Amino acid sequence: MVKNHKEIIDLSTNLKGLWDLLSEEEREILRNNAIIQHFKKNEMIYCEGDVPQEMMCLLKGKVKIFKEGVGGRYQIIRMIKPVQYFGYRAYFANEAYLTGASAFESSTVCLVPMKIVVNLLLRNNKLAYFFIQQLSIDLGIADERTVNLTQKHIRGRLAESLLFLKDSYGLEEDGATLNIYLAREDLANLSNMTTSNAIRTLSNFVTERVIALDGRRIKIIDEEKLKKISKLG
Amino acid sequence: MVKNHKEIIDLSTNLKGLWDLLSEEEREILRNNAIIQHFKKNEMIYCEGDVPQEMMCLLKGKVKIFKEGVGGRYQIIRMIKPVQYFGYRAYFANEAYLTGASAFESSTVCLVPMKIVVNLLLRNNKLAYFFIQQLSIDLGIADERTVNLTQKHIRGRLAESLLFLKDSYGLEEDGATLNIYLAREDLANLSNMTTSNAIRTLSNFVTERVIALDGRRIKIIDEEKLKKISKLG
DNA sequence: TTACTTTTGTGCTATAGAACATAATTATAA
DNA sequence: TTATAATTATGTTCTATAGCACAAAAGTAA
Repeated sequence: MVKNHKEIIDLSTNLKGLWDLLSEEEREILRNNAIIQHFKKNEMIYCEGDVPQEMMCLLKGKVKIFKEGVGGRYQIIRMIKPVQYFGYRAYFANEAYLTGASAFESSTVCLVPMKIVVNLLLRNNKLAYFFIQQLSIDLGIADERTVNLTQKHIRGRLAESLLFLKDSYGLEEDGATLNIYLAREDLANLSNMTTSNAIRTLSNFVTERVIALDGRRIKIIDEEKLKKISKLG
Repeated sequence: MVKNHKEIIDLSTNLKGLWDLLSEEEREILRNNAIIQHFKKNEMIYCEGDVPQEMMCLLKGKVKIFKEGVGGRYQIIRMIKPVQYFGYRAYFANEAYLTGASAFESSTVCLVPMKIVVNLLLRNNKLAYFFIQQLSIDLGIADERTVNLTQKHIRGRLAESLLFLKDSYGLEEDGATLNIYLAREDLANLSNMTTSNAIRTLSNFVTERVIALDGRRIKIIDEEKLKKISKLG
């Protein structure tokens, strides 16, 4: 993990959600201990097996959290958008990172030492509850995901990924194009399938007029149909 | 959910882990609000879609947490052993239950209203941190599980389930027989496969002298080999 | 006991999806 | 520019595993 150049950023406007829960004194602690780091596209933020030291908050860009599985296959576990916190689970569980994180595109991250975070939340119950809620939400998503990835067929899994990407990163001004451009391989890793099947299924969707493709731009044409495909597996 | 008869139980010896974190006053609150309930074998404790009201702590017995997937197939998400807490995630996340829970065998459960729990943890930071840790551990397990269930082959998945059951419920006096008897169907739901494949693979393991079977009793003969099968998928 | 249901075991078939090969296209670098 | 690498696309083969059928065994009830 390379330390990029530091930078002064107004944390109050950036650490959304969390900032409101803090006293002025606690905010000062954060200000003194948080650092900002930039990551280039595809740069690793942390690696599977690393000892967790900092909580991270994505301020700008897109980050993917992934895991290496059997035979060098990768599985994208979750995608992070601004402003979302990540990288804290392993520390709380007293474990090394079970996942890796890398910048999907050029990204800005705010890092706070976990020791500071734990000190704060042991004194501030609202902050503690904030983490309880985040973890609870993520655990629910993980449970859903397990069933979806294991029981749905390829079409259902891909449809679901597309809807997930829409919900996470939104659409462009045209109100149809996904606001994230990813390689077919990433789409495959997100949907638990091989790259060729992602490509094939994607072009089936084009034939069925559910989506339209222009390179890595994916335009959702018939969202209802996509939802139907996702539901019925 | 049927209310079984109440009962007086010494919570201090039973609510392990959590009890030590509380003040005498807080303990009194728990004593006044916790109730004990018995569940018969296969009885539902809560259902997918229910609105969560209580945190549960399994005092005796075994509980399975599961999810209905595509086409009526069930997936066992996790297994609970004494003394473990469950049923609180959905409330924290402000959601209806995403999973159902049922007694795997005759079980005793301690129930505490979630409102009480939240009140307590908003005043007691150690209690809050207890939940943060539990959720963090469970989220890690869920992430691991996703990759295992999606990427490993049947043999690897079944081997892993057997090892998981051994770690969770331990062995009998002979030091080899799993201390839980489950139907082939449950083993299948736990390992994400059909019942026939669970049966088949199980008897392959017998042929390979990795395990021995006697009805629902599973004796682990060669744990190292089982670990190897689990690792290599 | 008998009748009936559930669980377990086994063989056969069908198929979703992986694995592989190869070409076309698009980036990236020199 | 040309050369090289990465990504996308598509066709073919192969196999793990689901799905089904049916029999045997075990458990449950009348």
